Amino acid sequence: MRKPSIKDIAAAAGVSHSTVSRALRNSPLLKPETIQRIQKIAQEKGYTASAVARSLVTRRTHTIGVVVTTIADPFVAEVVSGIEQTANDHGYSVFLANSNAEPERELKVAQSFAERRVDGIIVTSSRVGALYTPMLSSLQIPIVLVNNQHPGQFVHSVMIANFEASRDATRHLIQLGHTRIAYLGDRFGYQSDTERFAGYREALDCAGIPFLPELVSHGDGKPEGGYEAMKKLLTLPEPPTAVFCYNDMSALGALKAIREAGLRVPRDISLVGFDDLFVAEYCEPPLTTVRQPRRHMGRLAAEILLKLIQGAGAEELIRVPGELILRESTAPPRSPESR
Amino acid sequence: MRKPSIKDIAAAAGVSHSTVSRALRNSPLLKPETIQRIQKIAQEKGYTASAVARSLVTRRTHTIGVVVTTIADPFVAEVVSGIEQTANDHGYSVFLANSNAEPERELKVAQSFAERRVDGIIVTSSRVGALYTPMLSSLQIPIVLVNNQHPGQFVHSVMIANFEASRDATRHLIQLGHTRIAYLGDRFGYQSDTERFAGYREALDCAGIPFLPELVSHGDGKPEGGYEAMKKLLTLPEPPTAVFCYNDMSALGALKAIREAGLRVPRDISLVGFDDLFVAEYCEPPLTTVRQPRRHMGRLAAEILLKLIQGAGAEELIRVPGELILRESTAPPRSPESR
DNA sequence: CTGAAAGCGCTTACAG
DNA sequence: CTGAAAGCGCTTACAG
Repeated sequence: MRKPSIKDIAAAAGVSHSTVSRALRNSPLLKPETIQRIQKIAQEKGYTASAVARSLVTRRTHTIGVVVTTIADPFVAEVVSGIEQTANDHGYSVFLANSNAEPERELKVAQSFAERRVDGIIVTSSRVGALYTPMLSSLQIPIVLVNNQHPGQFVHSVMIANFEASRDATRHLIQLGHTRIAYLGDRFGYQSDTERFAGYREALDCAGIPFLPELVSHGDGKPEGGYEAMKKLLTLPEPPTAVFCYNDMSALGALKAIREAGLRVPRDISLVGFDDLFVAEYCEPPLTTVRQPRRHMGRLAAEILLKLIQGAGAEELIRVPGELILRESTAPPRSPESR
Repeated sequence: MRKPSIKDIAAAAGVSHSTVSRALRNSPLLKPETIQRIQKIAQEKGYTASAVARSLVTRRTHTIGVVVTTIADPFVAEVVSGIEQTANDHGYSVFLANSNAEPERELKVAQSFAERRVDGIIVTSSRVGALYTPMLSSLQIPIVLVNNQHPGQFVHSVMIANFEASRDATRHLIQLGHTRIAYLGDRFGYQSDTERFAGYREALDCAGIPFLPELVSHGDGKPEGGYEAMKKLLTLPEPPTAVFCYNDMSALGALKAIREAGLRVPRDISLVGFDDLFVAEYCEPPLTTVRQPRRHMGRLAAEILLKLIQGAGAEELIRVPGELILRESTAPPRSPESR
């Protein structure tokens, strides 16, 4: 049996389909009894209004598109969970699409969102490729970015306060007594790397600790790159006593390199990460790191987007503070004589 | 400026909108020149066909709904990534919805998928609540389950081969020389726990090792529960020399309990997990575990669903083999005299 | 090869 | 308070 349409309900109720439409939306134009009666019939027939037909006339799909590099990234998944939450709370459904950072896929995604007439788009943790940017903006619908890596022409975004968080994380190491503090960064020149590096420098400056270029090493944001970058730092005549890592993934690789060198964290080297991934709590030792309130950031992004969709103004850039989570990978440096 | 419709293109090209529709779909009825000409104009005007209008007439949305407990679960996220991949490859978009295991939210999700006229639904790693089940099936559209925890009336599902994988994992411990092997399970009575336990028993039976009920302890599938369950096993007069855990999360908790008891893995106790979460590779020691090909399972589920949508038949139950990943949490038991 | 017409399932001015 | 009509943007038999 076909799904009942508004006409079937109208026939069953002996009214016009306009009246059924009004009854289902609780129009104040109808008298309560009529509404009751029609709704009851609709329910009995298992009627569910078609959002597609409604969208066609209202020109609103109550749908948002979320593009991510890959939902398999736990960071991204939590942001999306926040987005979906508030979207759903407001009656919006979310289309999820993975770009896999492949240009042709990004194209397909933008195309499909355009065809589906999504009311707005959120892009999470993307580099937002050169090609991609104009394509998305040509869609002429509101777009909000979360932790975007290139300051493009997009207006609205939610970002972690990289500078402040990194400064605080580095300051934590300084307060423990470290002075030879390395920065293990990301080599791709992302905005977040630049900002985190700036926060690191700021903390050194404030403490009057000279910045030493040899204490900067670059990974790829993944364990493998962190591993290599750390190995390089370990070959220094005088290796650092503490390392502030661009992210937890890099820190994981650094941890491995330190372990393989026969050294221990935090006894020989203190380590701080960034992100507070699940694994940070369960590696050995548990990692001191900066927590990004991912779900919250997703919620904020969705709230901004919904405002924009409603035609209201919204904050252009929200900086969300990170939180330094102290665990067991940081400790005072060993005094020179105890080495 | 409003988005151009098929009529705007028709006017610009001096043809009827029917012809435009045909041109855009490369109908063999039109002569190639016409198609070319119209497509060029459409492109210039930045025309994008409306999927919502099309869906209304074709009665197909080329959309699938994916319900998950929470996308923040890395396991789920990878399955979804596989689903999205193949859906997208076939021109389908995916609606993502989190149920958070809350009945009222499950209801809303089912309702919204019904309104949006999704062509099919995939439910991942859900308990599929009592209420939920009839609701979903009343939708009268194809549904595929991935690792569902209750054998319901749903016909199509993709599941990991729990029995075989657990048997092999336990056999690995036996081959290392263990005989006092514990099973650290999940107390909620999920199908996967039952099956994994059965695999464990099978391995013991095959090896002629008597099953000892005191070597079974139940957690909650999370680190906290694994921690408590392991502590109980450690109070035994003669604790196990190896533990097969229901999943990696439980193993993480067990690891902590063992460490706190002043014992070491694998020297004092060998540990095997299940799932091969990312963290399994980076905890200390790296965890021997059963890998579930999550992305692959997502892809399979999507393929089955697409077949069903096309009206074709499909396998009712696919069992996907797990893969034992040997890392550093398992070793032969210490000989009694060396204790 | 192309157009006019009908229709998908709704919403919403416009009448009455 | 309710209905008839128009229309959202497409697809697709039916004619010609």
